[in-house]
Amino acid sequence: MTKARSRVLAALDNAAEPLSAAGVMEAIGQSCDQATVYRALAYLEGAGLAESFVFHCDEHGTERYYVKAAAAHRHWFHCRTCHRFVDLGSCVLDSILAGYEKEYGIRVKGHALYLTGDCADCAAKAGGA
Amino acid sequence: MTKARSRVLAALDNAAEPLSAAGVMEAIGQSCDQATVYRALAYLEGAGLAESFVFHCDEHGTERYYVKAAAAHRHWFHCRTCHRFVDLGSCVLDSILAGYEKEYGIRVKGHALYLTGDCADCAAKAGGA
DNA sequence: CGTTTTTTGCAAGTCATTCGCATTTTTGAC
DNA sequence: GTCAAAAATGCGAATGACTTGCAAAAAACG
Ligand SMILES: [Mn+2]
Ligand SMILES: [Mn+2]
Ligand SMILES: [Zn+2]
Ligand SMILES: [Zn+2]
Repeated sequence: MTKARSRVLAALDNAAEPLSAAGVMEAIGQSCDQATVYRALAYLEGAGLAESFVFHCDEHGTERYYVKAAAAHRHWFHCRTCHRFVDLGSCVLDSILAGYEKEYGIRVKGHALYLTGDCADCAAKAGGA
Repeated sequence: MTKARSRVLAALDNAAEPLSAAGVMEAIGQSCDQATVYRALAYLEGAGLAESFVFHCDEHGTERYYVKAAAAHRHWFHCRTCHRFVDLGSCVLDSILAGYEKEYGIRVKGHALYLTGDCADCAAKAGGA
C-alpha cells in the first residue's frame, strides 16, 4: 500500500458518504495528481477495499462515486437540494430480483438502485406543509 | 414538430429497446447532425414524448438512453453479453420506496433501478448447467 | 546497496455531450 | 402566398470526467 493509496483509502474511510474522484482530491488536499487518485481508486476497488457506482445528478453531472468496502451491499439516496447522500442500509431487493429472474429467465449478476428527492433536513426547510 | 425531431421520435418508436444518441444516429442513417440529435432528444423529453436514463456498462461506457414515453414507469435489465436491454415491465418498487421515506424521513421524487447479468438467450448459450 | 518492478506526475488524448454562431427552416401576421 | 421574426440546424470548437504514454521517482528484493 503506497502513500498515495493509503491517503485515498483514508479519505474514503473518513467520509460519511460516497466520494467522487474530485471529492477525494479535495479531501486529501491535492496531495497527489488526479491521475494518481483515479489509479488509486481503481486499485482499491480491484483489491476489494472500495466499491463504486456511477451516478448522475442534473446539477453535478455524471461521476463515479466510491465508498470504503462494507460487509453488505448497500444503496444510497441523493438529495437534490443539499446534494448529500443518505445511506439506506443493506439492500432489500433480493426477492424482487429473484422474481425478475424467474419471470424473464434472466440471470441477474449486478444491480443498482438510485433514489433522489429531498432529504429529511431539506424537506423540513422547504415545505412545512 | 420539425423533420429532424420526428425522425428521432420515429427511431425511438421503432426501437425495441432504449437508444443512446449514437444509436439514434445510426437508426436514422446520419440524416442529421449529432448536435441536432442531442437537441431533438432533449426537446422530446421536455415535451413529454420521450424518457431517458443514464446507464453505465463497462464495455459501452456511460451514456444516456432514450425510450418513447410510456404510460407507466418502467425499468430495464441490460445483458452484459449481448448488450440488449430487456423491458422489466412497470415498476414494482412503490412499497419499498414508501418504506424508505418513512424510515429515513426522506422524500423520494425519482429513482432508477438497473439490473445487469445475462439475458435468457445468453445464459442458455453460456452454461447449460 | 544495486537492480528490477511498480507507481507517480505531467501532458496529451478520449469520449459523450454541449455551445457559439452563421445559415436554414418554420411560424405568424398580413 | 409573402415576408419579417423566431426557432432549429450544421459545423466546429469547447467541456468535463476520465485515461494513457512516457520519463522520473519510489518501493521491492536479493
Ligand atoms: Mn448532486
Ligand atoms: Mn452494454
Ligand atoms: Zn438535503
Ligand atoms: Zn444477452
